[in-house]
Amino acid sequence: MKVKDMARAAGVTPDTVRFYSREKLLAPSRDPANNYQHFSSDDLRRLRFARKARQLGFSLPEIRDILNQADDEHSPCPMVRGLFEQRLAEVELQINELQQLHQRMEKALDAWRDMPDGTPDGHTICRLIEHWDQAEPNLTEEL
Amino acid sequence: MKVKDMARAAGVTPDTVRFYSREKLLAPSRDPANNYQHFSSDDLRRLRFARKARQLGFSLPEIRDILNQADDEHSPCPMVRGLFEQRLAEVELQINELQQLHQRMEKALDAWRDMPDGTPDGHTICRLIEHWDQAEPNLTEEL
DNA sequence: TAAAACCTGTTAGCTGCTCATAGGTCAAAT
DNA sequence: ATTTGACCTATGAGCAGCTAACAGGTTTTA
Repeated sequence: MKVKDMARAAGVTPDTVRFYSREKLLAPSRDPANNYQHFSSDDLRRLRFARKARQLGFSLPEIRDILNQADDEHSPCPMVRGLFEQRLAEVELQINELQQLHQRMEKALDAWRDMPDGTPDGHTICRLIEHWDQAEPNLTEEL
Repeated sequence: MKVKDMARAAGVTPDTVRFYSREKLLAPSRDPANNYQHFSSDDLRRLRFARKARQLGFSLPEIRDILNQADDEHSPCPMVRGLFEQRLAEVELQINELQQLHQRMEKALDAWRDMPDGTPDGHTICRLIEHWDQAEPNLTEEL
């Protein structure tokens, strides 16, 4: 298989395939005549695996580690279980943060509903946003 | 005010202040002698406004547009209301996607609970992830 | 035989900072 | 008066994961 066949078989763009080769997630053989990449069915499995892992939120370095471990004839599964649980916690955290943001946004919309628009007057740019009072997450309190 | 004063007054790092100047969100005057930036209280208001808008999820180009409109003595508020509603929809979409991912991950964990780890055998890298079957979001269906 | 479709490698762009470099300036302490 | 330290400047690289653009070589199709 050449690049474009791989791409179609895995549902990605050829650029992504080439990118993964550059990043050492794929290590295809090369045609000595023209330096074209030749991908085996094993390479395709690796690519499909990588894409599924990406959907689960694994990073490329993580995926590379998993793949390398599998190449060493070790089962990467225990590692995957660990990473997966980490990842699950991250997803939960992210959901919480977004839900808090969502709540704050709805509260702001409520508060804005009967605020007049007003013209910027040197003291205020847009009350809608200036009215938004929220501590900075990281830097503020330690100063 | 010089850079560090601004930074402290707005609860950001000096690098962020300089970055915002480079990005034309702030346009301080310059001391002709040494080219130092001098920030007015108006600049501080702009910076604080920008930070609040960032917390609400506005992008830097959006904030620049809002600020410029306010400088032209137009009320940016109607624009802000529009952008804000767009942004709210995006946040909701993102929450939904994450919740779906979360559900799928929990289901996968369940399914994996009684799967043996196994060693990669040339056909399978890690059944845990290969077992994960999920259509690609964007490209797959059109091919 | 010529055009279309592929391949190669390298580079830059996206977002919003953050950090590092190399050098200039200003305050206070010696 | 000078040296230290804290500040300032501009510029470029780095992060993640692609995507796209470029210039050129090869293979396939008409």
